[in-house]
Amino acid sequence: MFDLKLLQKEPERVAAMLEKRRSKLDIAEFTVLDDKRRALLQEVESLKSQRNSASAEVAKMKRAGEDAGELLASLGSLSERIKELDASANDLVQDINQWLLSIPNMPHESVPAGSDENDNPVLCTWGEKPSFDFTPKEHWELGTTLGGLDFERAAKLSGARYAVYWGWAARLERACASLMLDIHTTEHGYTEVMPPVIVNKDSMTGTGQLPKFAEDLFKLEGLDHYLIPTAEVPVTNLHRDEVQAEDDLPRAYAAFTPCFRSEAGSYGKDTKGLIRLHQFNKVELVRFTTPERSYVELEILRGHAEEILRRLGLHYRVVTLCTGDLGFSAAKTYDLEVWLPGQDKYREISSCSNFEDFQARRANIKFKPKNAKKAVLAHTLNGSGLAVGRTVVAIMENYQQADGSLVIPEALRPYMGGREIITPPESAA
RNA sequence: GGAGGGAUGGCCGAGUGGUUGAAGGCGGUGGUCUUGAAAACCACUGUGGGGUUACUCCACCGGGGGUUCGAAUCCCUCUCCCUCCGCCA
Repeated sequence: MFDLKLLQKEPERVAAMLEKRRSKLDIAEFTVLDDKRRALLQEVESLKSQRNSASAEVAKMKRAGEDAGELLASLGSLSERIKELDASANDLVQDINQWLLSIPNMPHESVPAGSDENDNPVLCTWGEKPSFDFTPKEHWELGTTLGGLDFERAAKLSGARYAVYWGWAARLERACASLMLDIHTTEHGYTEVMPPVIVNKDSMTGTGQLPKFAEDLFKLEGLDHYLIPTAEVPVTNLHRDEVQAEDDLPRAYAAFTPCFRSEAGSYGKDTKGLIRLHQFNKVELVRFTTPERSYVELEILRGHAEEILRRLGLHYRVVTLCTGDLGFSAAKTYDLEVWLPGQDKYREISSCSNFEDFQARRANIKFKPKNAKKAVLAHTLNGSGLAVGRTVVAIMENYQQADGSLVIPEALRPYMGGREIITPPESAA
């Protein structure tokens, strides 16, 4: 949720930001609504004040055994009037709330200006592109040939944009998730959490998916429940409507869950393979922190995600999302892009964001600073650590051999029963 | 699925329709006492919003509606939790 105070105090700054984000919201319209709301509020509150003191008078007279009939008679119409004004004030507040819910977060000052993903500057790279003395295959071809990926049967079961994993591929997905969770929980200090993957509307609103992005979600028929598009939703909402002690921050949670996305509007994009599915697995890292520390925490979080790629020996680069590419709720985002030789391009495998107090304001996530009287909004961050399906893609494309076999990265071998190589033909079906 | 019982501040827990924003306790903060600490005692201690912003007003007792001059308290409805029965991975 956008900060109402900031909007009232610095509408020009907000308007400039919206411009940069190519949003069509009209700040002038908001100002009119807000002024109206305040005028109405003052009127109705002064009427209520009158009513309250008159009611107190009635109570006093009754206790004294006096007849309050005359006073009572005069109060009926006052209450009627209050009821009417209250109703219209409520409508206005609703309107203004809808307004605030549809304003994207303010980018951090360090976020580069730009209009789309082509303007995202590369911050750094790690490793090198592997060299091949043959033309590397794309993962769907390799995976299908090796008997691990089955898109035809997935289409039969569910339709386009689903995958069936067989045998070694299923285990590889599981191995990746285990490696990630083990590193994050034992080395990076995260607490593992396994949340529901079906959540209610309040949770979706808390992290910013609703009300604006309903079409991206799978909604359960006849219910106000949704399949999560990322574990960010249930995990961030764990502390919704809670006040935490400062000593309990930062909190760090790691969750491995399936994620569900309708992918509305992505027709024709990445139609092959595991890159863009309606259902995929992800290890998500979520951190709750204080405003002072949140940008330090963002770097820490990014480091945790990067560490997985390093352990797997996968070449990647880090880009900073520019203002035009930044997500709705984020103040700053780094994308980790892994090198995919089969596709000859870098692909996003993790997105690490600081939301500052944007989600915290929506979800009412607070903490009480030491020696402070009042609780204040916490800052929330999250990042993929990593997208598991895409990690499998990266391993397949980077570790393929000329003979069509696949070498298992060393870090994963303990999770693969010691297996070092996958060779064709090996079909479970 | 059937039958009952609940939901009150950071937590626990009182609350006959009329100075109840809400007793009491715990926790927290400050203070007295102490060489220090503990104990004891004293004081303070919810959130959001409006204004003429060292003050004052309004709202909030799970959510939403209603009755009333006045609702934590009465009525309706929804959600969630608990107990018992049935079913079940």
